[in-house]
Amino acid sequence: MNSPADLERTCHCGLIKEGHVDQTVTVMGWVDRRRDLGSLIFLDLRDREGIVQVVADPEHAGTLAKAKEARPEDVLAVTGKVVWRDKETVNPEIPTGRVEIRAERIELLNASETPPFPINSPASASEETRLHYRFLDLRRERLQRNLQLRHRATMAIRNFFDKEGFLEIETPFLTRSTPEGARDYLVPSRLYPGQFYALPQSPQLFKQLLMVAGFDRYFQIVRCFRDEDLRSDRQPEFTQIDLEISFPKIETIFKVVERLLERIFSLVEISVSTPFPRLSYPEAISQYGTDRPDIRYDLKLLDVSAAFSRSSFRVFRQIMEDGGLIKGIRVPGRASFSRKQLDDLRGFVQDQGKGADLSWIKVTTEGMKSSLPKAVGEKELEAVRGSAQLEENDLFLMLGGPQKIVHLILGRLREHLALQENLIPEKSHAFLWVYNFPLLEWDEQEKRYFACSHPFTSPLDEDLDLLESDPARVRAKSYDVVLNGVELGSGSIRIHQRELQTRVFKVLGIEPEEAQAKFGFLLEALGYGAPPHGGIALGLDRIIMLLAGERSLRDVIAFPKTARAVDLMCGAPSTVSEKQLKELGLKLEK
RNA sequence: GGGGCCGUAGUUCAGUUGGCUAGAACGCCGGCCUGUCACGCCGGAGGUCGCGAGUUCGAGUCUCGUCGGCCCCGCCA
Repeated sequence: MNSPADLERTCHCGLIKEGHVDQTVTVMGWVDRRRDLGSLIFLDLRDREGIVQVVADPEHAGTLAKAKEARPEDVLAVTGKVVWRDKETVNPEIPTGRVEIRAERIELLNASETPPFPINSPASASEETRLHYRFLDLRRERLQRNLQLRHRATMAIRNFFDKEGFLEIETPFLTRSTPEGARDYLVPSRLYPGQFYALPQSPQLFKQLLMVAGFDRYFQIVRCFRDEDLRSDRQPEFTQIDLEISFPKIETIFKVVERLLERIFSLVEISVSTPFPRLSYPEAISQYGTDRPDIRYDLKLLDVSAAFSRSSFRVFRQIMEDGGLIKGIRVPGRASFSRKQLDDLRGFVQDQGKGADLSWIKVTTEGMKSSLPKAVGEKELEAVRGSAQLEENDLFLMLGGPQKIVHLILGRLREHLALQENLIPEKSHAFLWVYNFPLLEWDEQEKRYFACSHPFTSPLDEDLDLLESDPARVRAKSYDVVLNGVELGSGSIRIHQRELQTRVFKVLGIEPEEAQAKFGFLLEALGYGAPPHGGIALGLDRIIMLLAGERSLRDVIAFPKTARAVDLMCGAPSTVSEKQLKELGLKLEK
């Protein structure tokens, strides 16, 4: 059933316009629907641009019989004249609805099996079925739209960077495994049995070396690989918009990224106001309990420790003696919450583990009520009311404990409340920068410091003196760009001096010999006139997901993997032959 | 690694306290129909109840295991 040689497509189905009226056209596409009225058959023919109605009637010999045979998802070629529809039969639902094609010839190019789920309806099949028949799911309008949007976005991105003087330069996928960071995907080497390439978690070091090489401004739309457990917003391979700039001020990078995001979001008619607000890491944590706050709504975390400094409530007093604090969230107008609602919130907090317990205060017309023990007097409640600026009908939800836990859990409670109480304004887009993350974090299990970002992040100049004496207090020249509580990208000014890089390695417990073995090429490069440089990497899939209004990365990636990293369509991963293993010098256990 | 939800015609689902010869809608197949557009009307086919054990006179339903999908925690420099 090859395409008849004399037929050539002259127009996409979805692009047939009033201007085609009286012209003879040939369209090729999939049967979306057949409406068989006996001696008159309507076929909706679909391609990526949309749908056009084809009419088969007895006046054109053969078309009726061909149309009768047509089944959903058959591929047809239709030649005919474009004609106006009668006024009464115009379909205002589709862009081509004022015209139709009166078929003179219909050819079946390829028949289709009955599809496992309807292509022409958004009614969903299970994710499992959709992924198994991904080629059919992709044929549906939603994914067609998402991937077309993705194309337009990547085109806009490349255009943007070109105009801004960036060069797109490719970096290797077969590279070397480096310590720290996520688990690597490994590729065994055939020529060097027992040795492995690693797929890049990001092109971090290569782009730094491109700066050393003098390329000055680099970008790449590049695949990255991380062998970690997945989420709806995490795939094992994902795409970054990666960029690096020589001689930058932090402002330089912020401005480029703001302009870029402004450009990308303009594709879906979202206007982005720049510059983005900025929060330092400590501000973000203390006000929102997270390093990627959703600032579309308020519900800030308020410190009311002072109100309990001499409390008769022993639990709170003890918390403060242990160096902890008491913080809470003012929920306006929710003093009306029932016992059940409050218990549910308490349950939510308890479900987070960590042994935290939620207390509440209500400001009602009959005075203050609270879940705190009776021993906590009116005076203390008034003190809370004062420091949290509670108003009548407000509910105040409180948590005491070590700083880290209070912030973590109240941060989650804040998000939970916003969702539950519908406090998130629709169609608002709250971008922000979070900056000055800690450089290092102490790992209690491994008894050593880890880089919060990566080991090439530069410390703040004014904190350099603390690097050896009090590493945990050293802040980094790092920054994240956040949208609606989603981390879109993360970057930093890098270390460009060999001495400092060696010092940081040392603090991380990477001794000079190991540093030389694993990062020798970087240290060497830094010794040959590396320019100051910095950059950022943005998650392209996540950006597209937000642009498209989707909740899962799977809906903006053509061939995604399941939550357990399986490709249900092609069946990856799979076993390989004994011969392949042997060539690689590999032997499987058991 | 841990927790939660789910798995029944092609698809989406229903299936009471264990009694089922397992239903519905859509889809599919056949017939009728010249202005439909979710066309309509008439008829029909279609099931290893994810898989495997167990309890029971009897299991879609209860128990255990297992496989798969989704969500979350840990993890993701």
